[in-house]
Amino acid sequence: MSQSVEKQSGKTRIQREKREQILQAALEVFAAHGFRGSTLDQIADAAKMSKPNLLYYYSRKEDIHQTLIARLMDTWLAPLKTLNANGEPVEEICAYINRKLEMARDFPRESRLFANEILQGAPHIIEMIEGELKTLVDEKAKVIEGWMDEGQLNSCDPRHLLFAIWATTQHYADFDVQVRAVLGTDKGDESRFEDAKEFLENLFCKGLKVR
Amino acid sequence: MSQSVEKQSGKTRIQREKREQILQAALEVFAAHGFRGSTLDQIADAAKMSKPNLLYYYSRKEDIHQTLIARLMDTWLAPLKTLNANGEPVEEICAYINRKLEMARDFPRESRLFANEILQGAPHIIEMIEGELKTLVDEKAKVIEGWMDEGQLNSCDPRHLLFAIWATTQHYADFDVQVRAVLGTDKGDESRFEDAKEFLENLFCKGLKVR
DNA sequence: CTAATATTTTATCAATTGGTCAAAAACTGG
DNA sequence: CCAGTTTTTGACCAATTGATAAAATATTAG
Repeated sequence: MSQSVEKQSGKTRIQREKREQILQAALEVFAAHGFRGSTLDQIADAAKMSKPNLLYYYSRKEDIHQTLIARLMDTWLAPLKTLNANGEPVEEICAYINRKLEMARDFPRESRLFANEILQGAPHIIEMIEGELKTLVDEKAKVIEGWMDEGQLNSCDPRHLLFAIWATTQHYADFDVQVRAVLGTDKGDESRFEDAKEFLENLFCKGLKVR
Repeated sequence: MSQSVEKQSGKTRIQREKREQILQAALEVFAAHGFRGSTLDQIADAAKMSKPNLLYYYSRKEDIHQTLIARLMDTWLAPLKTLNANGEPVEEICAYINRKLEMARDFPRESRLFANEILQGAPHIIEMIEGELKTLVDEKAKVIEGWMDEGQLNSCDPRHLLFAIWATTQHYADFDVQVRAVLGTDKGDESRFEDAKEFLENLFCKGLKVR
């Protein structure tokens, strides 16, 4: 009778471990096939346990997905949140781009999970998109507009600027197969992120910097 | 006994019409849920016919998908193909961006179908990506590099430039839900593509133009 | 109109799906 | 070791899935 915490993720060590095992497996599968395209058998397989055993930890397929999405959204919004209104504008934006690019490199499955969700109309996160995300973007857009009004940045639509940053950075995770194919196998495997970093800094900062 | 053409899409008027009906419905469904996430019932429903009736025209689910993908790839590569080595560099690239943006606006379902396919590892089009697409990109990358060598463009990695163009333009189709949510409902529904056009021309051409 | 053909429907199938249940097995503290 | 609990398993289920067969209907050519 060791029910100290009820709602939280796990009371025993083994529960925490197995739940994490399942989440990792599910992340892989959902990122590759979307929610509807993924099966519990696939996830159970990837998690190296039987389907009923898996369902002992998460009693519904949607619960696993929800857990993953919820966990993702925290880390997803973090980089934009740290954009500092008091910092040097071009530096702040460059740092943001780099952070996003690092996320595409280090968490490609999370990026694809998110992409899948949005592609399919964001059924599970639409309120968060229209709520928390929109609020955050509105706030940061104002910061960027402020910089532009002060003449510290060339002016442009800050929301479309954010779209462009999201699109270009996440592209390296979401369209990974295509990126690899186009770049070919000759180049070192990880050099593409260094090249992308250089290219994107150049693209965004040359256009934004006052000259 | 009117078997003039065997392999081609349809001999009778009604067959051509119904097949087209099915493809349109399937495009909608596949774009929204991916291949594995889509069901024949959904497609049959959207095409307003019974499932067996649908299977009379396309005897397998994969056949429908293959047909859509094949048809898509033609139109998908077309814009890059028309990039003219003898044109004015910045103009050529700007025109390419606009063409891609128009495709995102006018064929969002095709864009999402493609995005879904790549996200899921491009199982059905990997050879074409590694073959035709790579060849085309190699060729055009050389053209762009040529312009840079001649001093007509600021130099940068042409392949990453193409990635950035693809990512930013397709973003407006693939992440439509998010774009709409972030921009809010106040603005006119179609103005976002005009704003995007202005923003992207600015972003890419300011950075590329020699100054 | 009629006969051949093309289309649609009805009924059905086996496989896969998300999910349940109770029993077995493994682990826990005492 | 033992009783109580947690974890795992195997046997199932109803619903959905992609697909088939054959009968019924519509269309078309002569």
